[in-house]
Amino acid sequence: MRLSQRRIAAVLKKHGYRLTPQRRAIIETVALSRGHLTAAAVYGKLEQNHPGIGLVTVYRTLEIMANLGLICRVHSGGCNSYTASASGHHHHLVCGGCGLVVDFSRHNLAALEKKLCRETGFTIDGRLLEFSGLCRTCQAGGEPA
Amino acid sequence: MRLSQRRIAAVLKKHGYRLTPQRRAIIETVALSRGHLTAAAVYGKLEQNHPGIGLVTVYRTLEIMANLGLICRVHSGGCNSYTASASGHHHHLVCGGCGLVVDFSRHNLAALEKKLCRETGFTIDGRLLEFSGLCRTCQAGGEPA
DNA sequence: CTAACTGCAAATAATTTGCAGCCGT
DNA sequence: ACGGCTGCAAATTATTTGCAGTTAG
Repeated sequence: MRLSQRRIAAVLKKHGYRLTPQRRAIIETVALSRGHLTAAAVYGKLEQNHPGIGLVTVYRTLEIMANLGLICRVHSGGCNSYTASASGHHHHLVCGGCGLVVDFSRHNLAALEKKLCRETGFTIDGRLLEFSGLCRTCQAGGEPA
Repeated sequence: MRLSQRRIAAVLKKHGYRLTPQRRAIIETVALSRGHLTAAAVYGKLEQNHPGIGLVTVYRTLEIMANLGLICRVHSGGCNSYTASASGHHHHLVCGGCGLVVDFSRHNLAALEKKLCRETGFTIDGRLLEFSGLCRTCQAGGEPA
């Protein structure tokens, strides 16, 4: 099992959140899934064993769990903000202050990628690497653009 | 200049797309921006110098340019699919076939990160690394889940 | 010329918010 | 008990599609 429901429940309680049947069900669904799920997907799965739970509750619970670091957002597909780039560049440093994007595609990840393929048996055809933080200007207290 | 408008125009033409005034304006906006922009943001900027261009046209043009590799999608913030994870894990291998997510957070990127900080002056507080491809099962022709 | 492109309006999809009642602790 | 939680409905936001008129090549 990837991440025990028990542990998730414990962390929620520790942070003062209540353990409701709805949350238990959502936790169960997410914890038992090996893939990634949208809120709608979780909602869909719940209808089988735990009908009656609102989609809104799913949104709210996932949000909480993500904030607590119990689950992670997955970004493959469907994110829609753009930056100018020379072709083939896919690695960015994004400034959370002004939105400045610095490309560092020249640093390659071939070695890591190869290792992963060997270890997992995946074939890799897409990579997405972004670090976020603050550029020099914003560190100095500059107004976000 | 990051990516010349001239080159973007050339690539579009090469692929059989027409160069309309609207597209020129959108290209100009994106090429001259140092940060990342949503379709709405591009639309907003256009209103200053090129009013009358529809938001829909912006969406369509950005889509085309992204497909041609002239611009890249940026994912920081606002992407909403989740996967179960132990806390602190942020690196995934995502299967495009079945959605299987494999964590590889134990491979650290500290060296790359440090190098980037030194070279760019950024402070880094968030990292997002995902490779996508096909897991073993899906390579073998298994039905996507 | 004519197929591609554009803008509008409307349709969809995704997410958030207001609120009255419920329920875990 | 009471403050957080839930579900509904509605509001908002984001994105896509249908279509008739326009235009680049």
